[in-house]
Amino acid sequence: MPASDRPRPGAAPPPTRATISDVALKAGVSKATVSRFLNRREELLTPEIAVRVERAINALGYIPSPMAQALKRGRSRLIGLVVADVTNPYSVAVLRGAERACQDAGYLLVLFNLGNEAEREREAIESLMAYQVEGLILNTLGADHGAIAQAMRHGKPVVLVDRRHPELQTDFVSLDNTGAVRLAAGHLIEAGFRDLLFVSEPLVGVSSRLEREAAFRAFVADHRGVAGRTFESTADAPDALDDALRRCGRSRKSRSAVLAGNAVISLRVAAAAARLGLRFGADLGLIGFDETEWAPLLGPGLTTIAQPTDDLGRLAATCLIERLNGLHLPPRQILLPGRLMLRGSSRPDASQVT
Amino acid sequence: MPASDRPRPGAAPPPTRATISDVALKAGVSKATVSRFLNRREELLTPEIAVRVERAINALGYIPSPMAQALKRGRSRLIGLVVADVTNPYSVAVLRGAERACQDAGYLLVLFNLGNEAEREREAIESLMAYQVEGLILNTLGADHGAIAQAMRHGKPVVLVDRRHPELQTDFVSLDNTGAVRLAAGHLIEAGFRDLLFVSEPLVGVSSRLEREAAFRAFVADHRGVAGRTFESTADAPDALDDALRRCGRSRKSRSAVLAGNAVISLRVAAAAARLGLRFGADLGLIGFDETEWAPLLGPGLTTIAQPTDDLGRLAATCLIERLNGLHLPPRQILLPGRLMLRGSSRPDASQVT
DNA sequence: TTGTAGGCGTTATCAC
DNA sequence: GTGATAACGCCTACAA
Repeated sequence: MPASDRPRPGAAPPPTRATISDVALKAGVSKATVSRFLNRREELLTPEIAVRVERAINALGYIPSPMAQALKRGRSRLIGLVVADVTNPYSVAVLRGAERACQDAGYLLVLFNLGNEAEREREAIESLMAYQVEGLILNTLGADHGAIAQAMRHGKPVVLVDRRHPELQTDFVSLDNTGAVRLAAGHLIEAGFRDLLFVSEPLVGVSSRLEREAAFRAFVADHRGVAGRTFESTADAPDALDDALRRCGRSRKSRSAVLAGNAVISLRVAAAAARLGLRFGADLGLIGFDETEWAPLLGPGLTTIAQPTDDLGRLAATCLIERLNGLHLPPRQILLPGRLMLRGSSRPDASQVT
Repeated sequence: MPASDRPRPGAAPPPTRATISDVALKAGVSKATVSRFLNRREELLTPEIAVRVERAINALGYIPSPMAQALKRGRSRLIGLVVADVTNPYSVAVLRGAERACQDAGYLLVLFNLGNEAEREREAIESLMAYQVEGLILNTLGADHGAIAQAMRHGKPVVLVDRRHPELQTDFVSLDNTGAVRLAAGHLIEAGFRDLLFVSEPLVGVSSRLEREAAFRAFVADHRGVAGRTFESTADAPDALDDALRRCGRSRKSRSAVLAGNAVISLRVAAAAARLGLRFGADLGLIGFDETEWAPLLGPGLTTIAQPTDDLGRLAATCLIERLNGLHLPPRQILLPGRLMLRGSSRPDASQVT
C-alpha cells in the first residue's frame, strides 16, 4: 500500500490486531501449534514450546477472532434475545438473568428490542439469524410464527419466555400464571373481599394475559359467594376504567378488590382510584402482578405478586445452552411460582396505619 | 462422515444455510458475479444475468453471512453497548435510543450489562473488542480507563454517556447537570423554600453525581438567604437519611426542600419521609432527578427533572456512527437540557389538593 | 461484462 | 509432537 493511501501520515499507525500468524511467527512455530495450544491445552505440547507460545500470546496481547472461529466452526457463540419492550421491567429482568447465564457459558447476548412494534418481530429474527446466532430467546408478542418456525427449521433452538406459542415445539419458561392468580385471589378472599375485578391490558392473544384471565374466571366460578368481573383497559380510555372501578369501590364498602394484570395496570388503577377518591385497602383492595421498587410507596403499600424474574431469565438461557450442548428432549415447559408480597393495599383493616 | 455419527437418522437433514457458492451454482455464474450483484447492484451486470442471480437468491433464501463479510472487510457491523445496570431506567432509555439508531444505520447492538459490578468493565470491553465491534457506547462506572484507552488505540471510536472520563479523548453525551440543578433549585426558591438539602448516592468519582453536587453548592453560594447542605445516602444506612431529613423537615415549616440526585434517592427520601410522618409539599418540598412512571403517583405527585433520555441514546449512537463513517473531529461534548415536571411535591400550598 | 485466484483468521486433516 | 495445507463464506484485484 503506497504511503499516500494511509489514513493520516502523522496519525496513529494502522492499529491492526495481532493474528494467530503473528503469534506463530514470534514464537517460531506454526499456526497449527498455536491453535492447538489455544484449544486443548491439556494435550501436551512440549512444555518448552507451550511456554514460547504463551509468551508470544501475552507479548502481543493476542485475542482469537470470534469471527474467524465462527466461520470455521460454524458456531458464532452468539445468542439472540428478542424482547417486546426493554422498557418493561419484566423484559429487563429476563435480560439480566439471561445475559449472566450466557456470559458464564461463554456466549454473548445480542439484543433486539421490538419497542412494542409486533411487526418488527420478523425483522428481528431475520437479523439475528443473519448473524448466525446459535439460538434464540424470545419474549415477544408472538405475531410471527413463520420466522420462528424457519429459525427452528435451520436447527436453531428457541426458548420462549412468558408468551407461549402453542403451535411451536419449543422450550417455554414462565410464571405459573394460574397458580399466581389463585394465590392472589385466595388471599383477597381470606382478607374479606367478595367482589373481585380483574383488570388486564387487552388480551389480544397474548398467552400470559389469557391465562391469567382464564384462571381468574375459573377461580370465581369455583367460589360461591364471590362475584367476579373482568375488564380490559387501554391507555387511551381512562374513563372506562373509572367507570369499572366506580361500580366496584362504592357498592359494598371494603368488600371490593382489584387484581391488576401487570405493573402498568396497577399504576392505571392507582391513578383512577385517586381520581375517584378511593383509598386502597380502606375503600378498595388491590393486588398487582409484578413487584416493583415503587410498590411499597404507593398509598399504604401495594400488595404484589412477585415473579422470580431472575430465575426465569437464567432458566431460559440455561435451557437454550443445554440444547446447544446437544441435549435432545421433547419441548419442556418450565413454570415457576409467584410470591405474594403482602402490603397495605390488601389489608382493609390495617389500611389507615399509613 | 459415517451415518452413525449423524445426529439422528430420521431427524431433520443438516439444515445448512445457502452460501454464495450455492447461489452461483444455481444461477450458472461465478461467485464473483453474485458478489457483485449483492454489493453494487447499479454497476450493470447483463440484465439477464442479474435476473438469474436474483432468482437464485430468492429461491435459496440466501442471506450473506455477516461473519464472513466481517472477516473479509474487517468490519463487523456490530456496536458494543456497555451499561452499568440495565435495571436503571436511565440505562434502558439510552439503550432504546441507541438501539434504534444503530439498526437504522444497519448496525446490530451487542449489549453488555455490568450489573453495577464495576470490576467487570474491563471484561466487558475486552469481550466486545474480541467480537470486533466497530465502536463502543459506554454508560459505565468508569473504573477502567485502561481498557477504554486500549480500545481507542485500536482505532475504535468510543462515546461516553452520562459518566465522563475527562482523561479520555472521546465524544460525550449527557444531561446538562449544572443547568438542571439550577432549574430545580431555582424553582424551589421561587416556591418559597429556603432550606435546601441535596441527597445523592455516594459520589465516589461518578462524574454526573459530582457535577450535580458541585452545581448545587455553587447555586447555594450564589443565593443569599438560602441555606444548603448535601448528604450522601447509602442503601444500608436509612437511619442517617432519617436524621438528615429530620433536621430539615421540622425546623422551619414549609421552607425546607430536598433535591434528590436520582430516582433511587427519590424513593429513599419518600420512604424516609413516610417513616418520619412528613408530607411532601406540605412539610417538605421534594424534587427528584429522573422522570418515572410512578412519579405522578407518589403522594401529591413528585416534581421531577426529566432527562431527554431517548435523544441522549440516539445522539450517542449517531455520534458513533458519524465517526465510523469517517468524520474527523475533536472530541465533542453534547449536553441536553432537562425539563421540569411540576407536581405537588414542590408546591407547598397545593399539597393538600390530593 | 464476467471469471479466476488469492486471502481475511481460524481450525482440521493430513503427513512428517 | 509438529508443520504444511486445505477449507469456512465472502470480497477484490486482475485477467479474459
